[in-house]
Amino acid sequence: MFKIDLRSSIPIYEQLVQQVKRSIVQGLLKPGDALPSVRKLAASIEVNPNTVAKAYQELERQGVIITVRGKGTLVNDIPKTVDTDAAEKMRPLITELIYAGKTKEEVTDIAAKIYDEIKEGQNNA
Amino acid sequence: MFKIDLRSSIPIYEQLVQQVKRSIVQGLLKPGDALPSVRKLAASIEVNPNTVAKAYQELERQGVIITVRGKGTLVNDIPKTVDTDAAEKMRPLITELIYAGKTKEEVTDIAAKIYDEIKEGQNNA
DNA sequence: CTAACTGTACTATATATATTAATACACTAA
DNA sequence: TTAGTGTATTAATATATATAGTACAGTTAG
Repeated sequence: MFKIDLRSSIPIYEQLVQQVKRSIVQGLLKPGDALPSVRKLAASIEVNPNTVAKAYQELERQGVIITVRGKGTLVNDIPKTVDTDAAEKMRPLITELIYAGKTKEEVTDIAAKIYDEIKEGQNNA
Repeated sequence: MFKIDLRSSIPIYEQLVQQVKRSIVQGLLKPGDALPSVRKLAASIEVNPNTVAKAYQELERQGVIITVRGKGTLVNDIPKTVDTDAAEKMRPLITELIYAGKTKEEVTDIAAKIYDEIKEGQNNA
């Protein structure tokens, strides 16, 4: 279900957080859907259950999922407004692109292209 | 010269790397300009000289600056092509923005706005 | 009730990274 | 020669990441 790169410098739990959100954005996971249990997911990607638990706790902290002890983990309703600092985190990356000689149009094209790529995997059921 | 947030989770040396690049992009630092010495900069922002040295070493590794033992550190010529993975790093951030309900136009507008803000501090001498 | 499944908590360990600290070395320029 | 460069080394500390094993608390199906 999720693809983890164990050699990446991005922590495993962080990769999981990103992929769950991406799956929701793409409609592969819908509000009310159950996520795999901590132990099952840990077994399938061959990491420690604690690592998966950490990812789920972070997702719950962000309000993305709801966990119920004894029952499982469900995708939460998508909030109307999300407090995100994603925009601010783009600043050093865009500085990089400018340094690399990209024009304003090229930068926005890159953003648009990535946007489309994310939406590409969308499930239009 | 540089503003460091000691409470940020971003490592000090990484903040320095970003700010040097930003200053170059804005024209505040030009090829051939000298950067403050490791010890002076360390004293002015009140961090260990080794931390500044690490930032300079990273910048040299990226080809942004040239260091000469005994002389100092100079801003390098801006290369024609820069190998950057900044675009790929934008992917999880744009996923965040989509999750937060941003449309494609809003995402590209954010990128454009940040681009302008970076250029705003430019020195058009 | 029992068994099997949920998430959670805790301790211990290992590794890597980040930072400080102090010292020493090699080179350059006044 | 002296004062200023960057660099290297070693040690110590703190934090983040991940594993491992165990145990606890709640839920659900038999």
